[in-house]
Amino acid sequence: MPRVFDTSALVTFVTCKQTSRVYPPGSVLFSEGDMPKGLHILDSGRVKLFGSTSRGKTFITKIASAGEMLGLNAVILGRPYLLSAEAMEPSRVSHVVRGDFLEFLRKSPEASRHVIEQLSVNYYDSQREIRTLNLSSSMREKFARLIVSWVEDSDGGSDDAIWINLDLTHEQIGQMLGASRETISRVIAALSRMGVIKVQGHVLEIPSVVKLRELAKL
Amino acid sequence: MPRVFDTSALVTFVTCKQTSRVYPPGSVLFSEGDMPKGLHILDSGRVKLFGSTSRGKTFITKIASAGEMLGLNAVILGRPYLLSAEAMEPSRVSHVVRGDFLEFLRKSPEASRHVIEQLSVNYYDSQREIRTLNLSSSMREKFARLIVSWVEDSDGGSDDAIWINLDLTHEQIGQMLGASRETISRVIAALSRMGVIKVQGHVLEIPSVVKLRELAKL
DNA sequence: ACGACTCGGTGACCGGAATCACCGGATTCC
DNA sequence: GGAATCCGGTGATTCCGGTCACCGAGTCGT
Repeated sequence: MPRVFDTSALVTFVTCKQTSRVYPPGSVLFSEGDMPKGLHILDSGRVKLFGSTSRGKTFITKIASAGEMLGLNAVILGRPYLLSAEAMEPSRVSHVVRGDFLEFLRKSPEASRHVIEQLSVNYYDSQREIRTLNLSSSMREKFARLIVSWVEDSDGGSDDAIWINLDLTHEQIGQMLGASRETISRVIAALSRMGVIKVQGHVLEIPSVVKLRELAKL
Repeated sequence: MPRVFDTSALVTFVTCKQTSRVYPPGSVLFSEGDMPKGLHILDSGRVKLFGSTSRGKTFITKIASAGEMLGLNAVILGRPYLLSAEAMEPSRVSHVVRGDFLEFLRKSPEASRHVIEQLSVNYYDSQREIRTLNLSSSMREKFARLIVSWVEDSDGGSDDAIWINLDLTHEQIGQMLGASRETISRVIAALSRMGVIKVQGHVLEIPSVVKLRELAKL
Protein backbone atom coordinates (compact mmCIF):
# COMPACT_ATOMS: atom_id res chain seq x y z
CA MET A 1 0.00 0.00 0.00
CA PRO A 2 2.96 2.37 -0.01
CA ARG A 3 1.61 5.04 -2.28
CA VAL A 4 5.09 6.15 -3.14
CA PHE A 5 5.89 9.79 -2.94
CA ASP A 6 9.19 11.32 -3.77
CA THR A 7 10.63 12.54 -0.56
CA SER A 8 11.77 15.79 -2.06
CA ALA A 9 8.89 17.53 -0.37
CA LEU A 10 11.20 17.47 2.58
CA VAL A 11 13.94 19.06 0.59
CA THR A 12 11.59 21.61 -0.88
CA PHE A 13 10.48 22.80 2.50
CA VAL A 14 13.75 22.45 4.28
CA THR A 15 14.55 26.09 3.71
CA CYS A 16 11.39 26.93 5.54
CA LYS A 17 11.01 27.48 9.26
CA GLN A 18 9.99 24.19 10.75
CA THR A 19 10.06 22.06 13.83
CA SER A 20 10.33 18.33 13.95
CA ARG A 21 9.41 15.71 16.49
CA VAL A 22 8.85 12.00 16.82
CA TYR A 23 5.40 10.67 17.63
CA PRO A 24 5.15 7.32 19.40
CA PRO A 25 2.66 4.76 18.07
CA GLY A 26 -0.91 5.60 18.97
CA SER A 27 -0.35 9.32 19.43
CA VAL A 28 -2.47 11.65 17.38
CA LEU A 29 -1.09 14.44 15.18
CA PHE A 30 -4.47 16.07 14.74
CA SER A 31 -8.13 15.21 15.03
CA GLU A 32 -11.16 15.47 12.85
CA GLY A 33 -12.77 18.86 13.30
CA ASP A 34 -9.62 20.66 14.47
CA MET A 35 -8.64 23.82 12.71
CA PRO A 36 -5.28 23.26 11.04
CA LYS A 37 -2.49 25.21 12.74
CA GLY A 38 0.12 24.17 10.25
CA LEU A 39 1.29 21.57 7.80
CA HIS A 40 2.56 18.18 8.90
CA ILE A 41 5.13 16.47 6.74
CA LEU A 42 5.81 12.84 7.44
CA ASP A 43 9.55 12.24 7.37
CA SER A 44 9.50 8.63 8.41
CA GLY A 45 7.10 6.08 9.83
CA ARG A 46 3.48 5.42 8.98
CA VAL A 47 0.40 7.38 9.91
CA LYS A 48 -3.18 6.21 9.84
CA LEU A 49 -5.72 8.68 8.47
CA PHE A 50 -9.23 7.98 9.58
CA GLY A 51 -12.60 9.44 10.40
CA SER A 52 -15.25 8.38 12.83
CA THR A 53 -18.84 8.94 13.80
CA SER A 54 -20.15 10.04 17.12
CA ARG A 55 -21.26 6.44 17.57
CA GLY A 56 -17.73 5.13 17.52
CA LYS A 57 -17.70 3.69 14.05
CA THR A 58 -14.36 4.27 12.33
CA PHE A 59 -13.13 4.20 8.78
CA ILE A 60 -9.56 4.36 7.57
CA THR A 61 -9.06 6.21 4.33
CA LYS A 62 -5.39 5.67 3.91
CA ILE A 63 -2.10 4.85 5.52
CA ALA A 64 0.35 7.66 4.82
CA SER A 65 4.01 6.91 4.45
CA ALA A 66 7.22 8.92 4.33
CA GLY A 67 7.23 12.07 2.26
CA GLU A 68 3.55 12.84 2.45
CA MET A 69 2.04 16.07 3.55
CA LEU A 70 -0.88 15.39 5.85
CA GLY A 71 -4.17 17.22 5.73
CA LEU A 72 -2.76 19.39 3.01
CA ASN A 73 -6.04 20.58 1.60
CA ALA A 74 -7.48 21.49 4.99
CA VAL A 75 -4.38 23.56 5.71
CA ILE A 76 -4.59 25.35 2.39
CA LEU A 77 -8.28 26.03 2.64
CA GLY A 78 -8.18 26.88 6.31
CA ARG A 79 -11.10 24.56 6.92
CA PRO A 80 -11.36 21.98 9.70
CA TYR A 81 -9.69 18.62 9.18
CA LEU A 82 -12.05 15.94 7.95
CA LEU A 83 -9.76 13.21 9.17
CA SER A 84 -7.77 12.33 12.23
CA ALA A 85 -4.13 11.31 12.00
CA GLU A 86 -2.56 8.78 14.31
CA ALA A 87 0.95 7.36 14.24
CA MET A 88 1.07 3.59 13.70
CA GLU A 89 4.80 3.34 14.27
CA PRO A 90 7.26 5.80 15.77
CA SER A 91 7.06 8.55 13.19
CA ARG A 92 9.15 11.63 12.62
CA VAL A 93 7.02 14.55 11.57
CA SER A 94 8.03 18.04 10.52
CA HIS A 95 5.69 20.88 11.16
CA VAL A 96 5.43 24.21 9.39
CA VAL A 97 3.22 26.94 10.79
CA ARG A 98 0.33 27.68 8.45
CA GLY A 99 1.21 31.29 7.81
CA ASP A 100 4.80 30.44 6.99
CA PHE A 101 3.67 27.67 4.74
CA LEU A 102 1.27 29.81 2.74
CA GLU A 103 3.89 32.53 2.52
CA PHE A 104 6.46 30.08 1.30
CA LEU A 105 3.99 28.62 -1.14
CA ARG A 106 3.34 32.00 -2.66
CA LYS A 107 7.01 32.65 -3.21
CA SER A 108 8.26 29.30 -4.35
CA PRO A 109 7.11 27.89 -7.71
CA GLU A 110 8.87 24.70 -6.76
CA ALA A 111 6.71 24.33 -3.68
CA SER A 112 3.60 25.06 -5.73
CA ARG A 113 4.56 22.31 -8.11
CA HIS A 114 4.88 19.89 -5.23
CA VAL A 115 1.61 20.85 -3.68
CA ILE A 116 -0.22 20.61 -6.97
CA GLU A 117 1.23 17.21 -7.56
CA GLN A 118 0.38 15.83 -4.18
CA LEU A 119 -3.12 17.23 -4.24
CA SER A 120 -3.65 15.68 -7.64
CA VAL A 121 -2.45 12.31 -6.49
CA ASN A 122 -4.52 12.45 -3.34
CA TYR A 123 -7.61 13.36 -5.28
CA TYR A 124 -6.93 10.72 -7.87
CA ASP A 125 -6.64 8.04 -5.19
CA SER A 126 -9.69 9.32 -3.52
CA GLN A 127 -11.69 9.08 -6.72
CA ARG A 128 -10.60 5.50 -7.10
CA GLU A 129 -11.72 4.84 -3.57
CA ILE A 130 -15.14 6.27 -4.24
CA ARG A 131 -15.32 4.15 -7.34
CA THR A 132 -14.51 1.04 -5.37
CA LEU A 133 -16.95 1.85 -2.62
CA ASN A 134 -19.76 2.68 -4.96
CA LEU A 135 -19.45 0.20 -7.74
CA SER A 136 -18.74 -3.00 -5.92
CA SER A 137 -21.78 -5.09 -5.28
CA SER A 138 -20.23 -7.50 -2.83
CA MET A 139 -17.65 -7.37 -0.11
CA ARG A 140 -15.67 -9.97 -2.03
CA GLU A 141 -15.32 -7.49 -4.81
CA LYS A 142 -14.27 -4.64 -2.55
CA PHE A 143 -11.72 -6.78 -0.86
CA ALA A 144 -10.33 -8.00 -4.15
CA ARG A 145 -9.99 -4.42 -5.32
CA LEU A 146 -8.16 -3.43 -2.20
CA ILE A 147 -5.65 -6.21 -2.67
CA VAL A 148 -5.27 -5.36 -6.34
CA SER A 149 -4.50 -1.78 -5.45
CA TRP A 150 -1.82 -2.99 -3.06
CA VAL A 151 -0.35 -5.30 -5.63
CA GLU A 152 -0.24 -2.61 -8.28
CA ASP A 153 2.04 -0.56 -6.10
CA SER A 154 4.63 -3.27 -5.95
CA ASP A 155 4.04 -5.18 -9.14
CA GLY A 156 6.25 -5.87 -12.10
CA GLY A 157 3.45 -6.82 -14.46
CA SER A 158 3.85 -10.54 -14.99
CA ASP A 159 1.37 -13.04 -13.60
CA ASP A 160 3.72 -14.72 -11.16
CA ALA A 161 2.81 -15.37 -7.58
CA ILE A 162 3.09 -12.35 -5.33
CA TRP A 163 3.55 -12.11 -1.61
CA ILE A 164 2.18 -9.29 0.43
CA ASN A 165 3.10 -8.51 3.96
CA LEU A 166 -0.25 -8.04 5.60
CA ASP A 167 0.37 -6.18 8.83
CA LEU A 168 -3.17 -4.96 9.29
CA THR A 169 -5.71 -6.67 11.48
CA HIS A 170 -8.99 -7.86 10.02
CA GLU A 171 -10.60 -5.14 12.03
CA GLN A 172 -8.54 -2.48 10.28
CA ILE A 173 -9.17 -3.92 6.85
CA GLY A 174 -12.84 -3.86 7.70
CA GLN A 175 -12.56 -0.20 8.57
CA MET A 176 -11.00 0.50 5.20
CA LEU A 177 -13.82 -1.22 3.35
CA GLY A 178 -16.74 -0.36 5.57
CA ALA A 179 -17.22 -3.91 6.74
CA SER A 180 -17.21 -5.73 10.03
CA ARG A 181 -14.35 -7.85 11.26
CA GLU A 182 -16.36 -11.04 10.88
CA THR A 183 -17.15 -10.30 7.28
CA ILE A 184 -13.49 -9.79 6.42
CA SER A 185 -12.69 -13.03 8.14
CA ARG A 186 -15.30 -14.83 6.09
CA VAL A 187 -14.30 -13.21 2.82
CA ILE A 188 -10.69 -14.21 3.34
CA ALA A 189 -11.80 -17.73 4.17
CA ALA A 190 -13.92 -17.84 1.02
CA LEU A 191 -11.15 -16.57 -1.24
CA SER A 192 -8.75 -19.04 0.32
CA ARG A 193 -11.13 -21.85 -0.42
CA MET A 194 -11.36 -20.62 -4.00
CA GLY A 195 -7.59 -20.68 -4.22
CA VAL A 196 -7.33 -17.02 -5.15
CA ILE A 197 -5.26 -16.23 -2.10
CA LYS A 198 -3.29 -18.19 0.46
CA VAL A 199 -2.66 -17.04 3.96
CA GLN A 200 0.31 -18.02 6.07
CA GLY A 201 0.41 -15.92 9.15
CA HIS A 202 0.85 -12.33 8.15
CA VAL A 203 1.87 -13.11 4.61
CA LEU A 204 -0.66 -13.13 1.83
CA GLU A 205 0.20 -15.14 -1.25
CA ILE A 206 -1.51 -14.39 -4.50
CA PRO A 207 -0.88 -17.26 -6.90
CA SER A 208 -2.48 -15.49 -9.83
CA VAL A 209 -3.07 -11.78 -9.98
CA VAL A 210 -5.21 -12.33 -13.04
CA LYS A 211 -7.73 -14.39 -11.13
CA LEU A 212 -7.84 -11.77 -8.42
CA ARG A 213 -8.38 -9.04 -10.95
CA GLU A 214 -11.31 -11.00 -12.36
CA LEU A 215 -12.91 -11.05 -8.96
CA ALA A 216 -12.35 -7.32 -8.69
CA LYS A 217 -14.11 -6.95 -12.05
CA LEU A 218 -11.59 -4.41 -13.27
CA MET B 1 -25.59 21.35 -5.07
CA PRO B 2 -23.89 24.24 -6.83
CA ARG B 3 -20.47 23.93 -5.25
CA VAL B 4 -19.75 27.55 -5.96
CA PHE B 5 -16.54 28.42 -7.65
CA ASP B 6 -15.43 31.88 -8.46
CA THR B 7 -15.52 32.18 -12.17
CA SER B 8 -12.22 33.92 -12.33
CA ALA B 9 -10.65 30.70 -13.52
CA LEU B 10 -11.98 31.84 -16.86
CA VAL B 11 -10.30 35.18 -16.49
CA THR B 12 -7.10 33.60 -15.32
CA PHE B 13 -6.83 31.45 -18.36
CA VAL B 14 -8.21 33.89 -20.86
CA THR B 15 -4.77 35.01 -21.86
CA CYS B 16 -4.04 31.45 -22.76
CA LYS B 17 -4.59 29.82 -26.14
CA GLN B 18 -7.97 28.19 -26.02
CA THR B 19 -10.92 27.09 -28.04
CA SER B 20 -14.51 27.13 -26.96
CA ARG B 21 -17.59 25.23 -28.05
CA VAL B 22 -21.09 24.42 -26.90
CA TYR B 23 -22.02 20.86 -26.10
CA PRO B 24 -25.68 19.84 -26.45
CA PRO B 25 -27.28 17.83 -23.63
CA GLY B 26 -26.20 14.22 -23.60
CA SER B 27 -22.94 14.78 -25.45
CA VAL B 28 -19.77 13.61 -23.76
CA LEU B 29 -16.72 15.79 -23.19
CA PHE B 30 -14.51 12.87 -22.29
CA SER B 31 -14.81 9.31 -21.12
CA GLU B 32 -13.40 7.25 -18.32
CA GLY B 33 -10.10 5.74 -19.38
CA ASP B 34 -9.29 8.36 -22.02
CA MET B 35 -5.94 10.03 -21.84
CA PRO B 36 -6.50 13.72 -21.22
CA LYS B 37 -5.64 15.85 -24.24
CA GLY B 38 -6.26 19.11 -22.50
CA LEU B 39 -8.15 20.93 -19.81
CA HIS B 40 -11.89 21.59 -20.03
CA ILE B 41 -13.23 24.66 -18.31
CA LEU B 42 -16.97 24.88 -17.90
CA ASP B 43 -18.11 28.40 -18.82
CA SER B 44 -21.82 27.80 -18.50
CA GLY B 45 -24.27 24.94 -18.15
CA ARG B 46 -24.04 21.79 -16.04
CA VAL B 47 -21.98 18.70 -16.57
CA LYS B 48 -22.49 15.31 -15.00
CA LEU B 49 -19.34 13.53 -13.84
CA PHE B 50 -19.77 9.81 -13.48
CA GLY B 51 -18.10 6.45 -13.65
CA SER B 52 -19.40 3.06 -14.62
CA THR B 53 -18.58 -0.61 -14.55
CA SER B 54 -18.35 -2.92 -17.47
CA ARG B 55 -21.69 -4.29 -16.32
CA GLY B 56 -23.46 -1.03 -16.93
CA LYS B 57 -23.78 0.10 -13.35
CA THR B 58 -23.25 3.84 -13.07
CA PHE B 59 -22.44 6.25 -10.27
CA ILE B 60 -22.51 10.01 -10.37
CA THR B 61 -19.87 11.71 -8.26
CA LYS B 62 -20.86 15.27 -8.87
CA ILE B 63 -22.63 17.75 -11.05
CA ALA B 64 -20.18 20.43 -12.13
CA SER B 65 -21.34 23.96 -12.69
CA ALA B 66 -19.94 27.11 -14.25
CA GLY B 67 -16.33 27.97 -13.49
CA GLU B 68 -15.08 24.50 -12.77
CA MET B 69 -12.14 22.85 -14.40
CA LEU B 70 -13.02 19.29 -15.30
CA GLY B 71 -10.74 16.32 -14.80
CA LEU B 72 -8.09 18.70 -13.56
CA ASN B 73 -6.01 16.17 -11.70
CA ALA B 74 -5.96 13.69 -14.56
CA VAL B 75 -4.75 16.45 -16.87
CA ILE B 76 -2.01 17.48 -14.48
CA LEU B 77 -0.84 13.97 -13.78
CA GLY B 78 -1.18 12.83 -17.37
CA ARG B 79 -3.09 9.80 -16.20
CA PRO B 80 -6.31 8.46 -17.69
CA TYR B 81 -9.59 10.04 -16.62
CA LEU B 82 -11.34 8.14 -13.87
CA LEU B 83 -14.65 9.72 -14.74
CA SER B 84 -16.74 10.48 -17.77
CA ALA B 85 -18.20 13.91 -18.35
CA GLU B 86 -21.53 14.46 -20.03
CA ALA B 87 -23.41 17.69 -20.57
CA MET B 88 -26.80 17.81 -18.87
CA GLU B 89 -27.82 21.10 -20.46
CA PRO B 90 -26.36 23.01 -23.38
CA SER B 91 -22.95 23.87 -21.97
CA ARG B 92 -20.21 26.16 -23.14
CA VAL B 93 -16.81 24.66 -22.54
CA SER B 94 -13.38 26.14 -23.12
CA HIS B 95 -10.53 23.87 -23.93
CA VAL B 96 -6.81 24.40 -23.40
CA VAL B 97 -4.34 21.96 -24.90
CA ARG B 98 -2.47 20.11 -22.18
CA GLY B 99 0.98 21.31 -23.11
CA ASP B 100 -0.13 24.92 -23.22
CA PHE B 101 -1.86 24.51 -19.91
CA LEU B 102 1.14 23.06 -18.14
CA GLU B 103 3.35 25.72 -19.68
CA PHE B 104 1.00 28.43 -18.56
CA LEU B 105 0.76 26.90 -15.12
CA ARG B 106 4.51 26.96 -14.74
CA LYS B 107 4.70 30.63 -15.62
CA SER B 108 1.69 32.03 -13.84
CA PRO B 109 1.59 32.05 -10.04
CA GLU B 110 -1.97 33.24 -10.33
CA ALA B 111 -2.91 30.11 -12.26
CA SER B 112 -1.11 27.95 -9.72
CA ARG B 113 -3.09 29.53 -6.96
CA HIS B 114 -6.30 28.74 -8.78
CA VAL B 115 -5.35 25.18 -9.48
CA ILE B 116 -4.27 24.57 -5.91
CA GLU B 117 -7.50 26.00 -4.66
CA GLN B 118 -9.73 23.97 -6.92
CA LEU B 119 -7.83 20.77 -6.26
CA SER B 120 -8.14 21.38 -2.55
CA VAL B 121 -11.86 21.96 -2.77
CA ASN B 122 -12.38 18.94 -4.97
CA TYR B 123 -10.43 16.76 -2.64
CA TYR B 124 -12.22 18.16 0.37
CA ASP B 125 -15.60 17.39 -1.16
CA SER B 126 -14.43 14.01 -2.15
CA GLN B 127 -13.35 13.22 1.40
CA ARG B 128 -16.76 14.21 2.62
CA GLU B 129 -18.30 11.93 0.08
CA ILE B 130 -16.21 9.01 1.23
CA ARG B 131 -17.22 9.81 4.76
CA THR B 132 -20.87 9.73 3.84
CA LEU B 133 -20.58 6.53 1.88
CA ASN B 134 -18.62 4.75 4.54
CA LEU B 135 -20.18 5.86 7.75
CA SER B 136 -23.86 5.77 7.00
CA SER B 137 -25.54 2.62 8.07
CA SER B 138 -28.83 3.09 6.28
CA MET B 139 -29.95 4.55 2.99
CA ARG B 140 -32.14 6.95 4.91
CA GLU B 141 -29.03 8.40 6.45
CA LYS B 142 -27.19 8.71 3.16
CA PHE B 143 -30.15 10.37 1.56
CA ALA B 144 -30.54 12.79 4.43
CA ARG B 145 -26.86 13.70 4.16
CA LEU B 146 -27.18 14.34 0.47
CA ILE B 147 -30.05 16.72 1.00
CA VAL B 148 -28.25 18.42 3.85
CA SER B 149 -25.25 19.01 1.63
CA TRP B 150 -27.55 20.58 -0.96
CA VAL B 151 -29.18 22.76 1.61
CA GLU B 152 -25.88 23.95 3.04
CA ASP B 153 -24.98 25.41 -0.31
CA SER B 154 -28.02 27.62 -0.38
CA ASP B 155 -28.77 28.13 3.26
CA GLY B 156 -28.94 31.23 5.40
CA GLY B 157 -28.67 29.43 8.71
CA SER B 158 -32.09 29.77 10.27
CA ASP B 159 -34.43 26.85 10.64
CA ASP B 160 -37.11 28.08 8.29
CA ALA B 161 -38.62 25.92 5.63
CA ILE B 162 -36.48 25.53 2.54
CA TRP B 163 -37.39 24.61 -0.98
CA ILE B 164 -35.12 22.75 -3.27
CA ASN B 165 -35.59 22.38 -6.96
CA LEU B 166 -35.07 18.69 -7.46
CA ASP B 167 -34.39 18.19 -11.13
CA LEU B 168 -32.81 14.79 -10.80
CA THR B 169 -34.67 11.56 -11.33
CA HIS B 170 -34.81 8.96 -8.59
CA GLU B 171 -32.57 6.87 -10.75
CA GLN B 172 -29.90 9.56 -10.77
CA ILE B 173 -30.13 10.12 -7.04
CA GLY B 174 -29.71 6.40 -6.63
CA GLN B 175 -26.59 6.55 -8.73
CA MET B 176 -25.19 9.24 -6.48
CA LEU B 177 -25.78 7.19 -3.36
CA GLY B 178 -25.13 3.72 -4.66
CA ALA B 179 -28.74 2.67 -4.32
CA SER B 180 -31.42 1.36 -6.63
CA ARG B 181 -34.25 3.47 -7.97
CA GLU B 182 -36.82 1.60 -5.91
CA THR B 183 -34.96 2.21 -2.70
CA ILE B 184 -34.82 5.94 -3.31
CA SER B 185 -38.50 5.91 -4.02
CA ARG B 186 -39.18 4.13 -0.76
CA VAL B 187 -36.87 6.33 1.25
CA ILE B 188 -38.55 9.45 -0.04
CA ALA B 189 -41.92 7.97 0.76
CA ALA B 190 -40.78 7.12 4.27
CA LEU B 191 -39.36 10.58 4.94
CA SER B 192 -42.52 12.14 3.60
CA ARG B 193 -44.58 10.03 5.95
CA MET B 194 -42.32 11.16 8.79
CA GLY B 195 -42.91 14.75 7.78
CA VAL B 196 -39.24 15.51 7.32
CA ILE B 197 -39.71 16.39 3.68
CA LYS B 198 -42.62 17.21 1.42
CA VAL B 199 -42.68 16.59 -2.26
CA GLN B 200 -44.69 18.58 -4.77
CA GLY B 201 -43.66 17.63 -8.24
CA HIS B 202 -40.05 18.60 -8.69
CA VAL B 203 -39.91 20.77 -5.63
CA LEU B 204 -38.71 19.42 -2.34
CA GLU B 205 -39.83 21.23 0.77
CA ILE B 206 -37.90 20.84 3.97
CA PRO B 207 -40.00 22.14 6.85
CA SER B 208 -37.22 21.79 9.38
CA VAL B 209 -33.58 21.47 8.49
CA VAL B 210 -32.86 20.55 12.07
CA LYS B 211 -34.95 17.40 11.87
CA LEU B 212 -33.26 16.47 8.63
CA ARG B 213 -29.85 16.98 10.15
CA GLU B 214 -30.82 14.68 12.99
CA LEU B 215 -31.59 11.97 10.52
CA ALA B 216 -28.24 12.56 8.88
CA LYS B 217 -26.62 12.15 12.28
CA LEU B 218 -24.30 15.06 11.71
C1' DA C 1 2.95 -20.40 35.01
C1' DC C 2 -1.17 -18.03 35.33
C1' DG C 3 -4.85 -14.70 34.01
C1' DA C 4 -5.83 -10.81 30.89
C1' DC C 5 -5.86 -9.28 26.40
C1' DT C 6 -6.01 -9.18 21.42
C1' DC C 7 -6.78 -11.47 17.18
C1' DG C 8 -9.15 -14.62 14.26
C1' DG C 9 -12.64 -18.34 12.97
C1' DT C 10 -17.52 -19.91 12.82
C1' DG C 11 -22.39 -20.58 13.70
C1' DA C 12 -27.22 -18.57 14.31
C1' DC C 13 -30.20 -15.03 13.47
C1' DC C 14 -32.22 -10.97 11.48
C1' DG C 15 -32.85 -6.82 8.88
C1' DG C 16 -32.26 -3.76 5.02
C1' DA C 17 -31.76 -3.26 0.38
C1' DA C 18 -31.36 -5.50 -4.35
C1' DT C 19 -34.12 -7.69 -7.50
C1' DC C 20 -38.19 -9.02 -10.04
C1' DA C 21 -42.70 -7.92 -11.44
C1' DC C 22 -46.47 -5.09 -12.33
C1' DC C 23 -49.10 -0.86 -12.54
C1' DG C 24 -50.52 4.11 -13.39
C1' DG C 25 -49.51 8.71 -14.97
C1' DA C 26 -47.17 11.99 -17.90
C1' DT C 27 -44.74 13.07 -22.42
C1' DT C 28 -43.60 12.66 -26.89
C1' DC C 29 -43.96 11.37 -31.59
C1' DC C 30 -46.05 9.91 -35.72
C1' DG D 1 -55.67 9.50 -30.70
C1' DG D 2 -53.15 5.68 -29.87
C1' DA D 3 -48.23 3.65 -29.24
C1' DA D 4 -44.07 4.00 -27.21
C1' DT D 5 -41.28 5.87 -23.42
C1' DC D 6 -39.90 7.45 -19.20
C1' DC D 7 -40.71 8.17 -14.45
C1' DG D 8 -42.32 6.84 -10.06
C1' DG D 9 -44.92 3.86 -6.57
C1' DT D 10 -45.53 -0.66 -4.32
C1' DG D 11 -45.59 -5.63 -3.26
C1' DA D 12 -43.08 -10.26 -2.80
C1' DT D 13 -38.94 -12.63 -2.43
C1' DT D 14 -34.07 -13.37 -1.76
C1' DC D 15 -29.65 -12.67 -0.09
C1' DC D 16 -25.71 -10.30 1.73
C1' DG D 17 -23.67 -8.68 5.57
C1' DG D 18 -24.25 -6.80 10.48
C1' DT D 19 -24.69 -8.37 15.04
C1' DC D 20 -24.47 -11.48 18.90
C1' DA D 21 -22.31 -15.25 20.95
C1' DC D 22 -18.77 -18.39 21.80
C1' DC D 23 -14.34 -20.56 21.24
C1' DG D 24 -9.23 -21.35 20.40
C1' DA D 25 -4.55 -19.57 19.71
C1' DG D 26 -0.99 -16.45 20.54
C1' DT D 27 1.22 -12.73 23.48
C1' DC D 28 2.20 -10.02 27.34
C1' DG D 29 3.09 -8.80 32.11
C1' DT D 30 4.04 -9.88 36.88
